[in-house]
Amino acid sequence: MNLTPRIKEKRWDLSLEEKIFEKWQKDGIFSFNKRSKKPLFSIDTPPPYVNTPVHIGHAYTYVWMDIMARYKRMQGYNVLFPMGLDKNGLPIEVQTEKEFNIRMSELSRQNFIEKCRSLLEKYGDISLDTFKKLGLSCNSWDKKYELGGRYDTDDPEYRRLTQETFIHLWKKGLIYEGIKTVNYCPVCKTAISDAEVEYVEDYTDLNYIKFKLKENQEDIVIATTRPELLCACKIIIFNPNDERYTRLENKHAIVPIYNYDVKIMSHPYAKPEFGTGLVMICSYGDYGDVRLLRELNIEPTYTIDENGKMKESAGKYSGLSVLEARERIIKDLEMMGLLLKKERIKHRTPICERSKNPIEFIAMREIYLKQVDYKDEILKMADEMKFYAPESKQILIDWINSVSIDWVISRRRYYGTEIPLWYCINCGNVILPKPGKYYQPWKEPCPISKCPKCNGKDFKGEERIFDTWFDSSTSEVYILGYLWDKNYFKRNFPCSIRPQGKEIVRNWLYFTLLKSYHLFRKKPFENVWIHMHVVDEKGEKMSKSKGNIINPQDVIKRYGAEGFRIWTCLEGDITKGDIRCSFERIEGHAKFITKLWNIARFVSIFPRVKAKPKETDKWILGELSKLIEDVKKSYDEYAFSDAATLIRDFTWNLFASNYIEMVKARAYGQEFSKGEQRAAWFTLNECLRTILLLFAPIIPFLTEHLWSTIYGGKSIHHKRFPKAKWDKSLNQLTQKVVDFNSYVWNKKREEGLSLKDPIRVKVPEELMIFYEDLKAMHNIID
RNA sequence: GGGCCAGUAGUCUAGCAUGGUUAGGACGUCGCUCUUACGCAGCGAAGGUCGCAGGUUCGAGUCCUGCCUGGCCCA
Repeated sequence: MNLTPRIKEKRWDLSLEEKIFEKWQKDGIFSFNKRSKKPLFSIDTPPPYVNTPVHIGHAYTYVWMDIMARYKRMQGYNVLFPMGLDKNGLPIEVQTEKEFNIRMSELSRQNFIEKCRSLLEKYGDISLDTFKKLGLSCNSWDKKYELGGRYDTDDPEYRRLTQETFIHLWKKGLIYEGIKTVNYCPVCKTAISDAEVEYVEDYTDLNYIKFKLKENQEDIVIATTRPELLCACKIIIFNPNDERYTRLENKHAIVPIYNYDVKIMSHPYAKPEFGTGLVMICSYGDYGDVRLLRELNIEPTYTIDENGKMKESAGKYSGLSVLEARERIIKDLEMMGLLLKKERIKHRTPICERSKNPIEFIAMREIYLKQVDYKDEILKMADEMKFYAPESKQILIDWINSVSIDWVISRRRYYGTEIPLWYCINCGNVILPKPGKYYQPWKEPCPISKCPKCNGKDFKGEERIFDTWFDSSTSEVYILGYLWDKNYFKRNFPCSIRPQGKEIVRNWLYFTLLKSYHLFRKKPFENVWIHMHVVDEKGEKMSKSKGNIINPQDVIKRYGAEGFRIWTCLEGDITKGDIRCSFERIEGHAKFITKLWNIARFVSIFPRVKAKPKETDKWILGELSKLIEDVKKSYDEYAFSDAATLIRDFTWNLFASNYIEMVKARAYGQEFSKGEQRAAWFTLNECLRTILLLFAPIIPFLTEHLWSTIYGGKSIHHKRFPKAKWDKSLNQLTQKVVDFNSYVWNKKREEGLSLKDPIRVKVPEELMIFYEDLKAMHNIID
């Protein structure tokens, strides 16, 4: 018998990862088979936005998605695991303006779009390279218009779907255009959704301005941060408990400069301690104004136009920017002796998430998708989906409950999916094209030649594009093949799982539910997996300005994909909280790779044979059965952290430290019969095979290499997940075995004996069934 | 200001739903060992007022209340 290990090297070679990945690609072992009889498990992976290369958080969460895909394959599913890249929207426009040092408005639309594309290509390639190095088992890395194909959200085919959903929603009467108060960013020159509004604290002047009471010419003083909105003052309020002003109830104040009068009333929104306690409500200075005037049902006067300039209603200030108007009006009030004082205060200002510029509230004609009327139905759908972790569901519910206006889906930008509409120049009739084609109305002729209403022949194409979430919220429809095979889509919708970050629950997840309800009256997902964030080792958010960003490529270079992958599992569960990332800890966890390697190297000395297990073998096989059951339970709940910890602890602490030591002599054939030796060989291999199978979803490169080197045959990633088939009755002895071995090791140490030296110890009665192995292991003398 | 989540040794984490001996494990640290898979090893040790303060209870990491800190979201 030639007892040399089939694994020769003493440790895992990182360069093998690339070779194994290439082989997977060559053999196409993860490619998607549409005709498979297996049940479908579909994963609606979040296309990362590629204005910059993917970061460590992407690397972490995509590894977890990959574990889902690999585990489900081992459970007998046909797994749809596509890779998509998100390329629509503002971030790339902003990035393009920065990198080329240009402004969107100075270039032709076509020219600007091409500049955006060139950047997207560059960053997209870097991102895909990182994902490949991580060993993701996506169905395809090449862009293909078929199930499992890699996709881009700015691709004509994807945009065709976005436009088709719009056409259907339009036909259902769910789309309307109307004048509404919108958040408007004067810098981005576009209406933005509530979701794109941020807040900053900054300093501003609180101006104390004299008004005259109409009834008796008495002076009252009102403090405001927005004096330029005096022309749009609608009402003045004070707190009902503020006794200074109860006498003013239902009286009227004359607005200075403009000399019209407004009503004074009490309202709890006014805070007595702010300014003088008297507050003017204008249309619109802030969200409070919007809310209050809506509540009181008062028609607004819009005083700011789309360029951030004052409109005619501002009188002599019309045409000025908001800030210019503010300065001028303050000067005028001062000259008229109406400005009592200025006070510097800290103020929360709503700003545009992209440009960081204060937003204004203006009237614009925008396109809306109805949502307010359907909140109950959407809540019901949310309730039908299973959430991991369950607490995350609350984020969605809270958001749905807070929705108060319909969704503005139009944007006045260039790099996005065009809204497919034309307008008859003669009569204004709206032309909605047929689905089936990707339309670019700003540069294409209208698909019909004559207006059905007035026979007019001239049309103007719509120039606006969709909110990017209008694209993204249809990803699950795209990946399930709606464009190419409606029957397949119908059979397999809803999608099995949506994995995504908690910060985009209110847009990506919510809008997907909304569109799914409108289009199909069905929940889009069976399961939703919500993750938190990867932060730096101090628990702080990673950001360019802090310089604490960890590049996943660096981590892979140092520890390999396998080191990184096992770290993602052993470090904790990202659905339960943020994960801290430190190189020291990745390095620590990566040591297990070497440990497993050497366990496999040892076992690979002995051939895989059939034999009847001895008592010690039965004991570890019982523990192995328990492990399989526990690990399956964890995998089923996407609790990969639990799964990895269980396998690791079994492998290191029970199997390697105790079982292997107990049977080493027997496996080498010292003072044991052939049958007993073969029993050890059998059990060692049985355990190793199971450990490799259990670990295959988490560390796919290492397990693939060990499996093929020792056992040959087809890829481990085409194997089924192991079944628990061994009797577990000896598991009750596990703690006693571990304690006894520990006791003997300790005793030898205390007595200054080497591990080989003989020792006189009493083996506990219940462990006597393992006596032969224990005796050989510790060199026990009677 | 409101909602949700988290807070357990230097670091990470299990336990909390169903309260019960000494709070389990890992990394790191320290000490020892030489053992025919592994020194990226083996064995062992030290290290905790379970965020703070009350309350319920014979008994609280676990249940209740309040507070503090951090994160995300909303206003």
